[in-house]
Amino acid sequence: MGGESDRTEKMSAALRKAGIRVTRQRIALLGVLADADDHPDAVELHDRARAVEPSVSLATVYRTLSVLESEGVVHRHSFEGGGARFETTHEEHHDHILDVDSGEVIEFQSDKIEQLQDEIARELGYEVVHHRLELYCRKRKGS
Amino acid sequence: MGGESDRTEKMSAALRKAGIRVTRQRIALLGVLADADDHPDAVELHDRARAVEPSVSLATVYRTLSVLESEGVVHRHSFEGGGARFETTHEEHHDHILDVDSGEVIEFQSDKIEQLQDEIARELGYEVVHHRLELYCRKRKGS
DNA sequence: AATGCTTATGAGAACCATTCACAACTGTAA
DNA sequence: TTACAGTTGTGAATGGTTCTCATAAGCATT
Repeated sequence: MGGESDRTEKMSAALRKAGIRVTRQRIALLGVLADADDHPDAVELHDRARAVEPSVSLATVYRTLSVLESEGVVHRHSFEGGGARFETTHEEHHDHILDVDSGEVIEFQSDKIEQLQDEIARELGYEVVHHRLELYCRKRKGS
Repeated sequence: MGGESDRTEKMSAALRKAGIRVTRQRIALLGVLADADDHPDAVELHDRARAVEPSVSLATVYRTLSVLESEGVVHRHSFEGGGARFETTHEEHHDHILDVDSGEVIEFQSDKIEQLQDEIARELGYEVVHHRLELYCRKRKGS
C-alpha cells in the first residue's frame, strides 16, 4: 500500500543504487511515466504527476526528466512543432510515424533501414552514434 | 554591375512573378544563400547579409526565410542542439549526417531507405508527407 | 530517532530562438 | 508620379526550457 508499483519499485532501486535520491516527486513522475502509453510533453507530465502528488513543480519535472534521460530510463523526442515529448525506454529501439492531422504517434521498427544507415555512414568514414527517423504521414484514403 | 548574379536574378524574377517584392534586404539574403555551401543558422545568415547590405534586421532574416521556405526556395532543418539551419533547395532530396564532434553536416541520399519508408508507412495505412532522417555520427578510427 | 552532509525542491527570474506589433518606408504597376 | 499594399527596423512579447537561491528532505551513520 505504499503507492509504488512493482515496476516503479525496480526503477527506484536502480536509481538509489546510482546515488540518485528517490523523492516523492520522482516517485510520482516515475509512476506517471510507467503508466503512459503515449508520448506526453513536460507540461502534460506535470499535470499527470500533480494529480498524484501536488507538490511537483514544472522545474522539477524538467530536471527529473533530464536525470532520467541520462540514466537511460526515458527517451526525449523533439518532433516538429511544439516542445519535447518523452517515453520510457523499452526493450527494442524504434522510430516514429507522426500523423500530421491528428498528432498521433505510431512506433515502428525496421532492421533493414538501420542496417542501411550503418552502411551509408561507414562508406563515408563515420559510425552512427544515434539517429533520428521520423515519418510525417497522413492516413491513406481508400486503402 | 547591379550586384545580382545570374543565380539570384533568376530567383528574383520568380519571386516577383509570385507577387513577392524583391527588396534590397531580400536580394542580399538571396545572394548569401546562393553563396552558402554549408547549413547556416539565422544569426549567421544575418551576419553575412549585413556584410553586403547593412540595413537587414534579424527579424527580416527570419521573415524572409519563412517566405522563401513556403516558396520552396530554402529548406529549414532543426538539428539537435541550437536553432534552425537553412540551405537552398537543390535538385535532389537528401538527408543529413551530423558529425557530433565537429558539428559538420554531410549530405547523403539513399533511394533504398526512401523506398523502405514508403513501404512501412503504407503497411500501417499511411502515406509519407515528408520525413526527417538524421544520422548523428563520429569519425571512424583507423579506417 | 537524531545528526550531518549533500542533493533536490519550488518559485520565479533568466534565457534563447523566434515571432509579433506598429509606425515609417518602399516596391510595383498604372 | 502616384497610390496602395507589401516590407522594414525596432523593441517588446512569446514559449519552451534552464537557472538561481534559499529552504526542504534523502540517506548513511550514529
